[in-house]
Amino acid sequence: MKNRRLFWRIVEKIENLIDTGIYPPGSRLPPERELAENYGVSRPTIREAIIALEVRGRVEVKTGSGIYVVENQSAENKDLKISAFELTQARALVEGEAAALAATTITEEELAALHQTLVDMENEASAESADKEFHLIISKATHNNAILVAVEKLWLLRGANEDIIDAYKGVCNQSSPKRMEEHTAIYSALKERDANAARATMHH
Amino acid sequence: MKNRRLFWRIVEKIENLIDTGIYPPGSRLPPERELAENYGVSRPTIREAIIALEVRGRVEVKTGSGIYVVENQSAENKDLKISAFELTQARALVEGEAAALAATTITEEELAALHQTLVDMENEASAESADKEFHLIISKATHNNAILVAVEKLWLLRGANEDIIDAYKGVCNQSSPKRMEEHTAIYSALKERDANAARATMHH
DNA sequence: TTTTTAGAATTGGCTTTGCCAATTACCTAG
DNA sequence: CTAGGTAATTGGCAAAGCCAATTCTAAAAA
Repeated sequence: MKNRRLFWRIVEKIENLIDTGIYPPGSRLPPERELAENYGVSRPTIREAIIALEVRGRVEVKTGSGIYVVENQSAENKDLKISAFELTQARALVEGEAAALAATTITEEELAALHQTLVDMENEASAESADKEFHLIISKATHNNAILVAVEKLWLLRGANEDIIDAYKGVCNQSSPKRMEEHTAIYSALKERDANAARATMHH
Repeated sequence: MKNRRLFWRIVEKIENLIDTGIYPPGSRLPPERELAENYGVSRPTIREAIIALEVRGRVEVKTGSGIYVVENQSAENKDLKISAFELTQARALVEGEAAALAATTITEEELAALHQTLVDMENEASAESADKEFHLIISKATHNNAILVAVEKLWLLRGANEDIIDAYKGVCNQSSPKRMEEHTAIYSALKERDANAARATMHH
């Protein structure tokens, strides 16, 4: 945890102060000379830390003026808000196509692995990870890594927004038996190599 | 383009040398003192540039040993190789669905913007960017940011692998008139709000 | 000859000092 | 009260120097 290089420890401390709101967005940090004195290091070291923060997108340096905390903490998640509905719709479309393709490309081994996740899903504790595994196996079964990447990206998005997490938590835990049924239907369609049925069932 | 701060110009130059393979992955950069002399700047400035590169994940600094070009430019894109075929197939599926959805959600403004890209595409110089713009507008027209993210991810993948870049370069430049025809067909389908036609034409 | 080891050279880590340029604050003149 | 100019503030960059970790080299030991 404690980075060997001095400037990184400074980065850590300052970033912490930003996160805790002691240096709010848009505010100006103390001048380099003052920071140097505060942290008991030299000015070049402070400069290195500031540059690291700048590359990270946390602060912005204005010559002759000061160092400012950047307004936009996480552009990626803030620029485009994604609702639970949007994510569900996107997943239905993309994974629907993935399932349809997988129906023609899936191997026996992958079918067996898929069946295993259905078994795991019965268990309350591992249901969550089994669910993800289920969808990931299907994506892999397309034997198309680009599709796999796209599906994984959508799964990542799920964790990017707390609202989405909450929404999914609510849905998933309630309809456990119904969900099992749906997943089993998808599995059956893949087993039968029925692309259209796979797509349709994946659409929930 | 020319960054005001000195160290950023150094970053740019060194990063370029890494990209062009003059500093191959795993190799050691010249010592700081030598770099300082080569670029006619002081050592602290070189250090700042190296730190910026380090935060960017391009190099790794080993105390007392040297500065090394990091092996894994982006582990994500290296771990799973993606062929041009896979990417094309994935894009056809995902963007096909996006187009189908967009056919029901696209606004007049977006249709107009889409038409503008068709005009831009006539111009040899801006054909490349117009092409990307065309697909991005359609993704946005779904009014589903999750789909937009997925499509953008696939576009990013395109630049991740040199083989794919080459493959696309060859295809795109040759069939310029044919490509225009295809894009126009997609546009017409969207204009007619015909989801099935949009999907079919997007599949090329 | 091969291996070990100790010292020298290399290289990054950090400090100190100093000056310049851009920006900002302040104070005076109108 | 405003305008303009000057001084203080603040970041940008350079030079020189010392320390610590690493690596290289060559001498010493097996």
